[in-house]
Amino acid sequence: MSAADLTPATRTSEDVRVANTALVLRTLRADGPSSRAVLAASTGLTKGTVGTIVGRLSDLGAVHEDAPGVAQPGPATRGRPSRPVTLEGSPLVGLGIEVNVDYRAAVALDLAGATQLFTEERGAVGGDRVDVTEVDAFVRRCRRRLEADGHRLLGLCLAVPGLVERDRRVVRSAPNLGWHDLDLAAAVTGGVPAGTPVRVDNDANCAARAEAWVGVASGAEHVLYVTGTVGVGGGVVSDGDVVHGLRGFAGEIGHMRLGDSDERCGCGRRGCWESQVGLLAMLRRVGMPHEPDVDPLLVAEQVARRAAVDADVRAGLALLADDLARGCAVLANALDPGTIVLGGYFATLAPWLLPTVRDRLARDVFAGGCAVRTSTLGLRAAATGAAAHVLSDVFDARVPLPAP
Amino acid sequence: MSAADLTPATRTSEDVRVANTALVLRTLRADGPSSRAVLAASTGLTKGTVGTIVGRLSDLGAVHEDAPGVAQPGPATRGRPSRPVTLEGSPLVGLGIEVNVDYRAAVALDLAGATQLFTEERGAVGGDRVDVTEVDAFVRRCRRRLEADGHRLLGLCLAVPGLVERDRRVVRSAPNLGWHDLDLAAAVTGGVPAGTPVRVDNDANCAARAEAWVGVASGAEHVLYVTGTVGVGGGVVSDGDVVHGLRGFAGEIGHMRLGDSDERCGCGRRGCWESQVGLLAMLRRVGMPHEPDVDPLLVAEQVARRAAVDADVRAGLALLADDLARGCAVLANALDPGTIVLGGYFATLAPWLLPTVRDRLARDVFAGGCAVRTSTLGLRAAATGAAAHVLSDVFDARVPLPAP
DNA sequence: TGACTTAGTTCAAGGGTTGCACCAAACTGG
DNA sequence: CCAGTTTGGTGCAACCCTTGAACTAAGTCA
Repeated sequence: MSAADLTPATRTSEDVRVANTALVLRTLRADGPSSRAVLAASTGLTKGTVGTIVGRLSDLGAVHEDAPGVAQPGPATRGRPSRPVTLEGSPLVGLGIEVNVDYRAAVALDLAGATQLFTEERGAVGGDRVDVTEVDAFVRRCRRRLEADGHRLLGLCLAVPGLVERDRRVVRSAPNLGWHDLDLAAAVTGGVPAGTPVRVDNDANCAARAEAWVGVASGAEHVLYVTGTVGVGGGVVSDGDVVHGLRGFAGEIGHMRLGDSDERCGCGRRGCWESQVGLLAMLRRVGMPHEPDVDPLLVAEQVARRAAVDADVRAGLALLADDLARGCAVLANALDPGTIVLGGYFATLAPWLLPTVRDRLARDVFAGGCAVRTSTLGLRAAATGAAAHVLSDVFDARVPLPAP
Repeated sequence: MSAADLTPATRTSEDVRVANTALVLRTLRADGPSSRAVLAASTGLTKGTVGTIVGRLSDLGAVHEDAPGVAQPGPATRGRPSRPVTLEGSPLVGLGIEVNVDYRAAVALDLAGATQLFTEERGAVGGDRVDVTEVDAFVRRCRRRLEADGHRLLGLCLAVPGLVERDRRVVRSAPNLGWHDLDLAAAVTGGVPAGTPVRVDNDANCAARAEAWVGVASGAEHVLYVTGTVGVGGGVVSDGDVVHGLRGFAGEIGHMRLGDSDERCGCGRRGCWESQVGLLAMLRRVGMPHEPDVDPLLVAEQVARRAAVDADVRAGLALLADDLARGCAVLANALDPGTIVLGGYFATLAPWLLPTVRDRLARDVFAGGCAVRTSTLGLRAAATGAAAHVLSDVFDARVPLPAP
């Protein structure tokens, strides 16, 4: 029923193969190396089916079998020894690319979750608006590097700071990039092998997915991601999928009006959460000046250094933490995420924020609290999440593996 | 990946049939009566497949064909005339049952969305804790009535005021009913034909689904439902599915701490939204006494009558509306639902609440506002949503149609 | 009446899984 | 050392579902 379906609505027997192959892949990821017999038992498929599926995966290089004759450690087992199959994803990778005003990053994740590529480029391309052909060229460079290393593309996902249509292809509005109603997916499709799925998603949503996939909340099905930069953004992962909302605005938590403050926000409204916990509000609280054009994370590191020696700075951060916790608690009550991941400058200042946030969440969350973690993905969060988007499409059988 | 999967993980060719049959059903529901040829074109299936699927649906009584020879109105068409197929769901119904302390209700919805049964019983059964065998007996009575009328059960869903495990079968905690760790699904399975799917869900979540299925937000994929009784509850529908959260607490919006109020709440915390917009807070604002044991909706009707003639009451409701809107705006920013449905006593007092709520949402929601509707389902909302749960399982191919 | 057009059915072919028979490769016990 | 046992893995006929093309059905138009 989702408008973002990648596969056509009709089902054929090939979809059965795709779904069962994905099931085997999920099982291998969750349980680690397993023999065909164990796979058959834990998936519910017959031995014969597992045999053919593993055979195809092996042809693709997605799995490999341990050499025969290798004695297993542990107690002696009866019967013919098993030959475990291991998820060896490196030949197949999902490529995630973050596009920002003066920053582009690419991450390739293989099926086993390992990073096979990380590259970044700084500097603006194009004037008022980011040049799409430069993005296309970046995609082509990444593809060439991957193919030179023997990798094969499962799919491509682009993370952009803006609003994406429900078809996950068209950027409706990305003011920072100067893009409006731009079919970004079509613009870069030429740079990848024909048939490769190409998707576009919001950068904060991608970062949320990254945390739930390979980050500090790895494996969690329900995650709330809250990131602080100049603005405050977020992403909601529910049942393993990102919540987009009707128009793709879900996660615009920076403009929730929470307290009784009347502080003016950059968006023109008053009392937005962002005007209390955004970068500018933080600097005001700790009594430090705002220098535009300096990376928010560098600014936060300066503040962290000051906090280590200045009690007034720490007091300012404690007040900030209280407002941060207030918003997190509200969202935790509405969504019961189980885990909240703090990213952006919140992660940099975590030592001075976490205690207060945890205390207040334990007190104010109806479900009985909520784990709070700090992101370690840093700048590569969005690109990593975009790559994870590709992988989740494969593991959840929304996209088939390529033919051998 | 969801823990609530109803179907086994392995896929077979039968799943293909189930999925394509569901696709045909969805198309018939969305587009109305259509010929096989039109169905083939709009679903993407071949004519042959549509023929066999429609044949099976016809055997089940789920669809019927118009009598041949009935001339179609409109311009003369060339070629063999089509024989449109109509969704005639009445033989197949989903049964939803709400269980509350001194109230039980049942609703049966057929595939076409028509209500084929509504019945309610008042009065407590059991002492401190609601007697499960009485619930089972109620299920059996409903089943007998349905079968006597020639209906067949597609599935059963029970809505309870409490927390439900992720398996959608076990009630973890329903304090009002006196239930803890009760396998409610198992307790009533004996009352329905063998093989009938049985599920349990939270009542507010069910009500939210009812609004998105047959209520004022019918057809919406993204809905936020907010209901006011003594407490304040809610439900989030995203991409057509209810968001449950990690522990099933999603939607416990009554205990969000929004403003800077320190009002004590019944839950022991301070500043909860419920303590500002719950029934007791409303009565306080309009200067009317709280009489326990009177149905909140009756109380609200009294208030409505007073509001019509008393400006002070209207002023109190205006203040309430402001706080109601504040919470709705926060949630709309986080989830971008597109539509908010107000239920419970909020619906009763809608004439005095809606203008303020709409104004404030238009101002405070980043996505550019949010439609606000008032529920018309009243007491039968939860049971209707439970029945809709069964139907959505069929239309989304999570549950197969029975064999003829 | 006959050509044309559109609706619907029939049927061989192909892809996928199942379940069972069968082969393979170890250990156990005498 | 060799048969017996146990467990891992493959091969194959049967079954289910969709596809696509050929074919039948039932109207309109000239």
